[in-house]
Amino acid sequence: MSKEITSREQDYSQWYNDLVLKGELADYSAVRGCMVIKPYGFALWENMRDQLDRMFKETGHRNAYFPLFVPKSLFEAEEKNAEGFAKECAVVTHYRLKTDPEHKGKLIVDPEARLEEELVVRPTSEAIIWNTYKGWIQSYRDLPILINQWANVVRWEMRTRLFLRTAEFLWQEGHTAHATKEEALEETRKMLEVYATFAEEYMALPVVKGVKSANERFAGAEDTYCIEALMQDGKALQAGTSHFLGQNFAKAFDVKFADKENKLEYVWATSWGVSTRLIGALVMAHSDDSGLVLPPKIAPLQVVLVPVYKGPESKVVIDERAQSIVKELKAKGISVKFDDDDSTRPGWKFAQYELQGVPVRIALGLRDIENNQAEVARRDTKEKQTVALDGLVAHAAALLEEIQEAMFNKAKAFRDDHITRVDTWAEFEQVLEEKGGFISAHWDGTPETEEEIKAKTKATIRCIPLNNEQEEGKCILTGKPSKERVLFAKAY
RNA sequence: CGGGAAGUAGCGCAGGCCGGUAGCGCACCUGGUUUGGGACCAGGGGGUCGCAGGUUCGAAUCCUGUCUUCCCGACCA
Repeated sequence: MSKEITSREQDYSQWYNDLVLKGELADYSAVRGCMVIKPYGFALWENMRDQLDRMFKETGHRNAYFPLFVPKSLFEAEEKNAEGFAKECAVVTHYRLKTDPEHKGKLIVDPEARLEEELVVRPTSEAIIWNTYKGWIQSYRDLPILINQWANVVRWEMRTRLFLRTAEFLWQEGHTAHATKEEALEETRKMLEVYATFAEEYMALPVVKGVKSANERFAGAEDTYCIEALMQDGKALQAGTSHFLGQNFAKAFDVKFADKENKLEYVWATSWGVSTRLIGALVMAHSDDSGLVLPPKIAPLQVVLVPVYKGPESKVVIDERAQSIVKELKAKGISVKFDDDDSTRPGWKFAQYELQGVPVRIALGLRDIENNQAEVARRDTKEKQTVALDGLVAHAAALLEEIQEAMFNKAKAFRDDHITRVDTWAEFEQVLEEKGGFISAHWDGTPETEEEIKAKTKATIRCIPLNNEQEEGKCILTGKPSKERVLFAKAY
């Protein structure tokens, strides 16, 4: 069959591509670096999005929408931010096409329709949003502003990979404005917590919360907080970021407010985001050589019910029993599909739903009904067991919870096992080469040393963990004094 | 953007060097038999050979350009 999946051992990159394509999450498109998210993949994103959206609303945020285009003059206002993104911006220069006088039926850009000011397709929306906030903020009574938007952004990447790095991607970006530094810092950390909770409780993805080094900081931020996850190949993946922007954007866009003493102050800002990249993280953290393994809380389909027919008269009996099981499962809020398609046989369906990572599969045949039972298989461990029909729905519900927890525990055990404390350079190189994962090591705190380590090994500082243990030590590379360990890794 | 590879039916590939009516497996359609881990028999449909030029009586095949994808690097979330 053409649904064979390359094993992780054979070719990890190809394994990942196979899962995304054959698991029907996404497809390539006619546009360089851009992908089509297919219905199954989009359903996964919708589940993630809906949960995050609830969490944003619970923490007081509201959704809004800002334009896709940013006038170049606005884009360049915050210098560091503009510089940071300049190399990967798509730019609109014209507003009209016309028929090509030389080639009938072809279109050309109308040279007379050049825009007076070029429009940058947003790689992120700070510029257009802070230009807008300027008009919304006069006094401390207007603060805080807590806004999120669900949008697409474009970053013209040299090399793209499905979900992990595409030229266009979907994300959410929160942009908040505050009267005090403390409040903005609190917001930055609060949203990091939201991300960490979401990753761990819903995606079953253990993360390290931390702060970025200067080299890895968001362009235009004072501090970038992040959650870092570990993939099965030992590479780290930044799963979400929350930025404390200080007054940088307020100064760039001249956004001031009158405080209670009627003194004019610049506004304090944060921004935070996660993207469809999380889907890539999900795939690489949990899946196996048979296909996707999805956590029940965000799986598009939690349970699939596969009938095993034997002759046409059995269909009536099995379907009736199956429909009542489906009804009961739905009543419990469990998403379920009864796959009574008679053009494929059970074995084919089993393989297909394994490939697509459906957490629980129930097989129901005449033999089962006679014995008042069903076969229940869990995707994460592939274990099968026979369960009495009377307790089937309760069993399935409990099993979903158990799978969610088991997936997290498994990923966490792997992650914890791949944080290696290292005190010599030789060991550093060896662990990086042979074991991978995070390396906890001392660093002298300078960007130069980080650069040099990156040039030598490709490893970067993923983060300085929050609540990091303070410990005297010597920099792994330079031997200079250090007060704490940081986490190094090769990263996506 | 540099180095390598690829693009022929929905998927996986052969054909290409040496130009002459486009093939195989799976999938698909019809009918039948089936159904507890990717079923079987019979019949059938489907392709401007990525796209655009050029050479030629004739191009999937030769030449030029271009687009898309993969792998490795540089850059980056």
